[in-house]
Amino acid sequence: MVKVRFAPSPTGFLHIGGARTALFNYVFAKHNRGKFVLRIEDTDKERSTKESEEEILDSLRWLGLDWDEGPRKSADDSMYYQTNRLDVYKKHADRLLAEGKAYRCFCSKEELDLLRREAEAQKRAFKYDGRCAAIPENEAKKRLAENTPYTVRIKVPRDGDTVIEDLVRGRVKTANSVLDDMIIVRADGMPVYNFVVVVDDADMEITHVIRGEDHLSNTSKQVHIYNALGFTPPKFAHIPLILGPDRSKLSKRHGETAVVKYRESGFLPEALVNYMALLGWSPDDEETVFSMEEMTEKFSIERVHKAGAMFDNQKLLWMNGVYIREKKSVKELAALCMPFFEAAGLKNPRSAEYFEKVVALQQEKLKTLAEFPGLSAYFFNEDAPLSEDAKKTWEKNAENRKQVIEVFVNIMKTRGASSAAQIEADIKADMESAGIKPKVYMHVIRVAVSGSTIGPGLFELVETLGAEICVKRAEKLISNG
RNA sequence: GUCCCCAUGGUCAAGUGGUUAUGACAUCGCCCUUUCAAGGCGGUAUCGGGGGUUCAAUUCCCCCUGGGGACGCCA
Repeated sequence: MVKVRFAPSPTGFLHIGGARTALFNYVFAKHNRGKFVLRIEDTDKERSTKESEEEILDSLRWLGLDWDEGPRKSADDSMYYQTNRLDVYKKHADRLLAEGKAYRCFCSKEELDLLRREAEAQKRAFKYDGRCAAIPENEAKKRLAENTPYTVRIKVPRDGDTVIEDLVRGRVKTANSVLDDMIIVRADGMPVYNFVVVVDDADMEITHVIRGEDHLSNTSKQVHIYNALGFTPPKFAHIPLILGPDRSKLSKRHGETAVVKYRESGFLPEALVNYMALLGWSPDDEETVFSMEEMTEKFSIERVHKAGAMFDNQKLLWMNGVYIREKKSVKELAALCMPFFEAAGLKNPRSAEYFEKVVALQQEKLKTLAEFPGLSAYFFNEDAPLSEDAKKTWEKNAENRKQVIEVFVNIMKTRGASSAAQIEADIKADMESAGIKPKVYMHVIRVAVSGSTIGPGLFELVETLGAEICVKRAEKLISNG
């Protein structure tokens, strides 16, 4: 059975790159009726936090990337945290040591830094020379007895090539001569990523490792760990990176890349998922708007693109608008808008139905949920002060505005604002007899009742606001000159 | 610097040994229209360069160039 995993380290937020990797893993697993495992790689004690773990889990849930195995999925989920498996890693490390496939390295950080700087000065690639492998056994024992700190390094063959058959990239060959004996256990006894990832993937029987291309050069190193441990490597698929506007790997310096930030900015998870799907993958038809279920059906690694993809906010914005417009339930959309409405400090003095009516009126205009309060404030506030554009419109119609308002107010007072159709009929009739053109009165009324030049259809706008508030705003405006 | 990966419009992608090189976003124009959107129609715009292979290369091979990634007791 296909089994894949997403293995974030809880040292920060779930960012777009990680989310996209999780998405590809998820749909690959679902497509193959396999399992999607979540594993927390917390071997970096310094930077791992519980808060960031919670946030990662939240982000994944929000995106709809629920995991089959992992944290919160069973009574005992300790095996999905690497810090709970230290004894397992130690056992394997000791075994490698005993078998002579690894050795203790007594070089201090300082010494290594020095070597690294020397290499840099000579413009060569730093490569650990394996000097500690040559330490005689009794000498090593002596240092051990003296409690000299040491790391454990794995022996990597000096000759030959390491070949990876990558599902996305094909055959990737690396000369072993460029590899060095890497550290698998730190001086404090904590194993390092390259080691634990191999042990865990093997233990969990992961069949396919789908991860970012930034791991490609690590992979040949990991292959040697698999070999030393006697494990069969899984299949690898290195997916292209997501790039910032400068075409370098998307990171914090490109601005907000955390999934939660997109949520807070009013994006819908289905829009974000759909957009991310298109970054490095395409369906075999020309569809661009599709659900996760459709993606699951169609997904295959063969159709993963090789080149990195720049993250295009404009397209995401467009896609988000598509999903907002597709919402069939106004109630649902209203509930989604509400947090943004409240965050903007607005209050709804009327009924829930009124709120929903406004949402329905704005639905087609929204690119993000966060735009809702800005576009809709005049529906909820007592006053509707004129925007700059509205002032211009008001001034431009200085000649006719007084008359327009009189006619309009008269209609409101005598016949009310019961329905958009009725309002339209009344206004058209009366304005025509007053000899005022639609282009004139439409704009003047809109500005007077909403303070804005943009908004829903005028008659729906008036109907929704109601006669009372329209009259109040119009009279106040005209009395102010 | 060394190693690895990559290269189709501004962006994301499709594509084939012979095509008017396709779609989406963006952009421009027109239409619709009471505003803004949405929608409709149309336009501009792409195979990085050089060598091969071939009757024929955007497609296959090599080189160059360009971009990216990795070179941690981070993951």
